[in-house]
Formats: sequence, structure tokens, C-alpha cells
Amino acid sequence: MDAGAEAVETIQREMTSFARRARASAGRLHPELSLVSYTLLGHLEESGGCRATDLAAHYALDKSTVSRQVSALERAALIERRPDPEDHRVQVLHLTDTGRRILAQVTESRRTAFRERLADWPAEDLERFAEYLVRYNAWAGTTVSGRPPRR
Amino acid sequence: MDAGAEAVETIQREMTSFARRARASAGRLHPELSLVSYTLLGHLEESGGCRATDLAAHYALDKSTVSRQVSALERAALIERRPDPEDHRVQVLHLTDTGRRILAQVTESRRTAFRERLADWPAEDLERFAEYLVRYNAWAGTTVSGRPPRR
DNA sequence: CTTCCTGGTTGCATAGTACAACTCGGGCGG
DNA sequence: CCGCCCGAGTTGTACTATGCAACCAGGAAG
Repeated sequence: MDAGAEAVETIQREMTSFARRARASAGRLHPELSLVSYTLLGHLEESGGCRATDLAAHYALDKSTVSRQVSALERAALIERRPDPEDHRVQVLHLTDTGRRILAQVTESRRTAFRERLADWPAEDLERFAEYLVRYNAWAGTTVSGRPPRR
Repeated sequence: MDAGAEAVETIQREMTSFARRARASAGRLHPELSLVSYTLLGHLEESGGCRATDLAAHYALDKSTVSRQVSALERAALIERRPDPEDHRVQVLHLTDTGRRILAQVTESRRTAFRERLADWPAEDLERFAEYLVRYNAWAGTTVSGRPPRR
């Protein structure tokens, strides 16, 4: 096996290992927020408010799943639903001030953790690693197996 | 923000994104095998048989979780339990021929997927990416957040 | 108005997991 | 040998995240 093929094996193994551990820790990213909630909140921050259906489509989640997550986030007062005057079926989701604050906290805490973790990497390696990850994830349908999800 | 800090942000974002998608697809790695089952089977293959407790310790899973996974794998005839003549409390787990076959199938299918996905990467990049991943995962307690798991 | 589409909720089922209580066998000190 | 504690595994219970299907309500086209 040549070095390239060997490298592919290693990439596969390491990605699998990462996926497994990530799965185990996704629920306790933060006492307040699961990985999915964090992602949804982040999306709301970026988009400045959107519909539940948009979230479902964007993250390939079932609308029922999003509905429940949204309910939980609303119960926790991190987001609020605003009726859409244009279309009464729609609820536009917005971060509350609390939501923005918690999101910022978690983001900051994760940022610190990542910085610490990558502290002794040379800048050149960081940049290359970042570029590789982007390239890897850009491949349509990033999954553990490397194959696109069904749907 | 300097380029290194920017790269750390990107790494965080991409790892998060990968983790989320991996989580979503972990259950349907293969019709036969979840990501966890696949990992356990792989460990049995490598180790040539071990105890359920060893699996639990190695993967930081509860022994009850492993016990149920093992039951399922045994029901599917992918592994078998052999009594340990040395210690009657112990069941040494071994792959069956079917288990070896399925494991090989899944491994092959994933290998193909990864090869395809990484097909147009220069060998040099593959090697560096592999090395970065190893270095990243080697950091004690690989999680999504970058922080070690509680326990 | 009737029909169809769309956004969202809810009931039901499932997977994966942890924790705790329990059983059973093994190893030791007396 | 006996009593005790420990370690391997199992089982009961509960919880989370999830998907699918059925459903409801608002909107749009005829």
C-alpha cells in the first residue's frame, strides 16, 4: 500500500474515532445547550431570525424534531416566536437577549477550549488543517461513512 | 484577528459541523451496523477477542450499554461468547465467521467511500491531513467542545 | 367553496445511553 | 470452611434525540 492509501486509512480511522467521541459528548456540550441546540441558536444569530422549516431543511432534521427543540429553547427563554404578519401559519424565530447571552457564553467557552487545545500548533499547520477540513466537509453530504445521507 | 486565530475558528466550526452530521448518520452507517457496533466489532477483530468490560473501559461506555450492544450483536450472530475457563465470571467475546464477513464488508464499503471522497487530493495533502487528525485526536479527551469528558 | 399545498404540532415507536440494584463467581483473612 | 468484599455481567427504569405518520390550520388556485 502506498503512502497515499495509508493516509486515507488513517483519515478514515481518525474521523471515525472523532465521530464516535463527538456523538458521546454532543449531549453535554454545555449544561445549557446540546450540540444541536447550539447549532440552531447559532443559525438564528447568523440569519437574524428564520422559520422552523428553514432550520429543518438546512440541517436535514425532521420538522418534528426541530419543533420539539424549538419548544425546549422557547421554554428556556432562549428564543421567542413571532407571528409572521404576512403568513399566519409561520412563526419567525428570534433569539432573546438571554439566548444571545447564553450563545455568546458557550461560543466563548468553546473558543477558549479550542485555542487551548491547539495552542502549541504552528500557525502554518493550523491554516493547513483548517483548509483541509473545509475541503473535506465541502464534499457533498458529509457523513461518517463518507457517503451522502439517503433522502 | 491574526491568521492563526482565524484558522482556529475555522477548525472549530468545521469540527462542529462534522460532529453534527456524523451524529445524524451514526445510526445508519450500514443497514447491519451502527457506528458503535462497528467500532466494537473492529475492536474484537484487532484484539482477537476480549471481555465486555474491556470494551466498556476502552470506549468510555457504561457496562450496561456494552452488555446490550453485545446481546444485539450476539442475536445477529456476529459475535459469540465463550466462557473463560480461568474465571467463570468472564465471557470472552469473539467474532463469528459471519461477524468477520460483515465487518469486512462494511469496512470495505467505507474504505471505498473514503477513497472516492479523497480521490482528487494530492498525496502530500492526504498525508498531512492524516497527521493533523492524529495530532488533534491525540489531545487527551477528544470531544466536540475540545474539553475532556467529565467522568 | 373545494381542493391542494405548506408550516407546525403531536402521538407513537425506536435507538442509545446512564444509573442503580442485583446475581454470581473468585479471592482472602480468619 | 466461612464470611466478606470485589469484579463481571444482566436487568429494570428513565431520559434524550430522533423519525414517521397523522393531524390541524392557514393560504392559494380553480
